[in-house]
Amino acid sequence: MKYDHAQALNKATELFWQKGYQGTKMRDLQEHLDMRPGSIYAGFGSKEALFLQVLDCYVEQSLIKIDEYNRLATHPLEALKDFVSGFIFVEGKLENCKVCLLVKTVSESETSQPKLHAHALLGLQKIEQKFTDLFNQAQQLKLLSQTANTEQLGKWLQMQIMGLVIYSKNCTQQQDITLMIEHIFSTLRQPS
Amino acid sequence: MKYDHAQALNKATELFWQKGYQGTKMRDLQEHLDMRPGSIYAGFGSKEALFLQVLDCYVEQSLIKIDEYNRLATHPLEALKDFVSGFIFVEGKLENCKVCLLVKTVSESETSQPKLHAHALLGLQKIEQKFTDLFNQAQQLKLLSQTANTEQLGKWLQMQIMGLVIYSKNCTQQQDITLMIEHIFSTLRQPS
DNA sequence: ATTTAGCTTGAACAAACGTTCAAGTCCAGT
DNA sequence: ACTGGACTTGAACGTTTGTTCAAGCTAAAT
Repeated sequence: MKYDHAQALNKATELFWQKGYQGTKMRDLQEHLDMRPGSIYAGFGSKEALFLQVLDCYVEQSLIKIDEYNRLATHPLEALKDFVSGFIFVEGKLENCKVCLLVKTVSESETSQPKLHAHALLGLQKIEQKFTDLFNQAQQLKLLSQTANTEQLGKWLQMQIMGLVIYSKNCTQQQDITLMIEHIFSTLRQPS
Repeated sequence: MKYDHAQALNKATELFWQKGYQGTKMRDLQEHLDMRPGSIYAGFGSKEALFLQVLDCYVEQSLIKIDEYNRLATHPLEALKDFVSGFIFVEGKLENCKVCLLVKTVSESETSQPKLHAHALLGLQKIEQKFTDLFNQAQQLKLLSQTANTEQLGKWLQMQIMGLVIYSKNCTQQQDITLMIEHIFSTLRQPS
């Protein structure tokens, strides 16, 4: 039975996102992808090579999602806020939140797999750049002070999202997170 | 050769902090602790049981460190700021920063080891409570608005630290992080 | 229909992993 | 000095893991 490469990659992304790199075993993948070992290796190379492709896939999906939010929103800041909220409240529920795959990878592969670590950092930088782009748009729309440093804002938002998704694992009150998101975005208009 | 239990636990903490739970193999521990398998199992029970003790050890060390900062600082907010800075800039260097062991554990054991996950969350809650305690002190010292919600501030600071340590892995400019820390603490005095 | 190249299957491999347990060592009590 | 209990050692165990490769399958070309 011939498999669909893109579909397999998406399914692998789901699984690695759920279990992390080390926690995902080849036998898990075989089951989740409904593929046998030789096929996985023929199609993707190795566990590590597959994971690098998964990271790329994840980043691309994230950038596409941000663009979608930007298309639907009234303005870029609202898009960013919707993106963050959608990331935390999956299907409206706090308990569905999953730690960002890139963050998970950075943390997990800090010392053990330099290649994965570096690749995840690159992914994070791309997403941060997308944030900065949207802040630039917002600035042109006079939604932000003309003197605000949009790069700094991009970094700040990235850092906040990182904190939010981890913190969400230790939080049962949706209200707490909602307040934090409100606070983050309400203070963005004031340059530091 | 008789080993020192507390010293072994501290060394195990170092190693698990560096490599994470799954990344740390028993053979790593044997080497790092200079102990043989049977001794480790006799003294600590199992890899998992040892790790739970390590989490406790890490939390205790963190609480003690916050108390030390509080003793040396002019006031509680300075103590918290020094704690954060000391956590990020280890020996004054950004590149020495390590992801908090509790955060690492929460991320890594999200789906695979519920017991470790829950234990790490408990540890995070204890540290957050310490933050809230210091915010209470600061409020009594009139350093914070009397109407500020110190619990919310404790949660906020915890979330920010989580974001900061992860973000630091993707940041080579010490100035970026310093600015963020300044911003976090300068906006604490204004109730949300 | 036959052939062939490309792909898929899955048993099996070597290495890695957490753990056990018999033998040896140490030390305190008599 | 001797004894016995507690502890340490480390070989070995059974299981898990990433990967390979021979056999089989499929589909397109002749």
